[in-house]
Amino acid sequence: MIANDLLKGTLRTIVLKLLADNGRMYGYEITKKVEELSTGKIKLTFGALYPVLHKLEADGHITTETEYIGKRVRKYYTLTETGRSWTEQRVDEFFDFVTTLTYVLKPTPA
Amino acid sequence: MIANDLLKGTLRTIVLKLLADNGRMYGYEITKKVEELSTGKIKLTFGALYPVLHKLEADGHITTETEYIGKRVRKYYTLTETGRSWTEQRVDEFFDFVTTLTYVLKPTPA
DNA sequence: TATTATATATAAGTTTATTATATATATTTT
DNA sequence: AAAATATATATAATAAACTTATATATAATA
Repeated sequence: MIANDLLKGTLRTIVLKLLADNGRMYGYEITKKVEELSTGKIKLTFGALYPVLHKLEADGHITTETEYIGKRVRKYYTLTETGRSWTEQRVDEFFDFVTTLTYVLKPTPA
Repeated sequence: MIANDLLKGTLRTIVLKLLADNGRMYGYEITKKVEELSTGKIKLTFGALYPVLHKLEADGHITTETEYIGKRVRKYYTLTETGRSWTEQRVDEFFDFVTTLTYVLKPTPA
């Protein structure tokens, strides 16, 4: 498992990127996909995921559609246009961040 | 500048690694070194740095010595033995985290 | 003399995530 | 058939981490 304090600040980016790659998804599906892609090392909790999804919706980055699978409700999330371009920025920013932090964390002088 | 929410959770690791590479350092020096190594992209604020240093000290990862440069006080921080081995772990953990998150953030299917 | 750089530190407030809890249906195992 | 597990969303209380604001003081430079 990934030390969870490192994950802080990346949760939103993860969610956005998954929606960008997979089209519409629902909450439970997102957690399963993250687990799969990270070979079990990242597990999103619902207590963290839903507030993020609701915030993204409030900020206009995603929209929702509710569907019924039998009697069970399922809420699909889809990126808006602004959400899509914002996702690109956030992902680029993450890799910039890694490059920059590597300058700091790689050196090991004599 | 690096988006600061991404930096969350890495601050401690940055401080530890700098101390591991440079021997004893004082707070102000640490902020300057981070700025230098990151080519100006990461700027630690004191409000974030000092609580981290105090916590590391309380946890036994670093020790302090106070010196006077003229009339001005300067507080040097040095890694303890446990602090040193913990630093290695934290840095490794960071790069593991990057590898894992890359699995999630890199894919872009049709 | 005024400004900037050096130097440490705390407190209030905000954001973000964790843990606990609530609710309910569908499927699989015993 | 009953029990357990998986599917599915959501909120509330709490805790952790960081930001912003503030306080204090000396040294060097313009």
